[in-house]
Amino acid sequence: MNLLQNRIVQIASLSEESNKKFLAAWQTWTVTKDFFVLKENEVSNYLYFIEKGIARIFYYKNGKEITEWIAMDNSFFLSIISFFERKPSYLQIHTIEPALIRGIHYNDLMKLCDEHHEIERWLRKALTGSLILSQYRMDSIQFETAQQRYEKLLETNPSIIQRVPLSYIASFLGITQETLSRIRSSL
Amino acid sequence: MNLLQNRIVQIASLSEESNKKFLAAWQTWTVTKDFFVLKENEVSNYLYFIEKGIARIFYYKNGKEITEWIAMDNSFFLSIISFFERKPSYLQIHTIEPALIRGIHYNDLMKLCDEHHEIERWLRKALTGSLILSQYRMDSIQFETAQQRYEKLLETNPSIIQRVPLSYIASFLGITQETLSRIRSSL
DNA sequence: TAATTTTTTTGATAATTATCAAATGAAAAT
DNA sequence: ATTTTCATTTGATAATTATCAAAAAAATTA
Repeated sequence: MNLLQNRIVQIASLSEESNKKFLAAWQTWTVTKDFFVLKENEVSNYLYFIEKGIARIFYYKNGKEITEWIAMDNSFFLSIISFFERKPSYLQIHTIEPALIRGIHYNDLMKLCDEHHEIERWLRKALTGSLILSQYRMDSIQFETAQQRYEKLLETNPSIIQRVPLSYIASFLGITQETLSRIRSSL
Repeated sequence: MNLLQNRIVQIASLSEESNKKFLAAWQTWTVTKDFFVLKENEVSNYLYFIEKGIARIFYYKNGKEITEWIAMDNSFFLSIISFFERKPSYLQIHTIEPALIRGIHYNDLMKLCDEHHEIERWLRKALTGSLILSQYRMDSIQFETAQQRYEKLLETNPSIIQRVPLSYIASFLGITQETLSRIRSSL
């Protein structure tokens, strides 16, 4: 059972040849907790996939740490702007659990996209999915109360509460940890 | 001078053949003010480009009208979810000025993507750009005050104030029109 | 286990924005 | 030009969440 393979074909099926070449381009890292997958001001060279563990994508805004995304459970993650625009990342990525991470280098992905129309299509579909997610998230941030956002998170991802510190979850939801603590105690 | 052509090659250059075929697939509508480009519950069949005039993308949330986007000045717009997932749109699109709109049908775009790797790549790059924009907008909604968001809008798009009613701008910024009115009078 | 550090909770207050209601101003229609 | 309609502003109040400070609880280390 190859978890990455499964998720890849969920986005778009590939011919045997493309699939083989695509998979072969991914490397694997087994890392400890608190490992920095991406440091500030580095150009992000990889599109990542997390097979096991949790990675947190965060940045500093007015001296405060903002958690932009929490990646777990066989999902892709990346620093979109740095990866695609090839510029230093204001985002950082670090693990908050020991993790098994896979990654494909920008150059390899671009080469595969050039050589295999199917892989280009795969990436196009993956980006379409991200964009749709991003729309829903924007709507949620703009029009739902903190409590609604928290309850939704609990529904879609109950294990996150056990595995991720409150302060990160609060920041990801766009509220302070004090507010999240109060929401919790009121439920 | 072809405005659509210009914007297309800004996203990614195309060979002469692809370019010709791509351009030929776009149709043109000349519409009055208050024309519904897309009505609720229709499946959105077109990726649009506005050459002249203004279109507003909006939806209803708890009985209230929310302006999600204001398209003007040679930009692309679409109902992302409906167009790509082929399902009825909760978004509506209508013009708030007489407009010259161009559009390419979903089937034609997909066919061109299949037949021309270059056009697939073009779409992938266009989506990458949208996703980056979407990230910046999310950050802005989550961490800037209403006043900061308004001032930024004034900077990047000063003419919007003259051409778009306050209530739409307010909704687009994620605030009520009363709040925007007060921000305005305080500047 | 006790001491230390980190995380979470609680309390008081302030800032921002929403909501509801009404008044004013501007544009369109008769 | 007057009426009607629509858009914007102003006022008073309420809701939500942030901020700052401190206490309590939990986890880690000695």
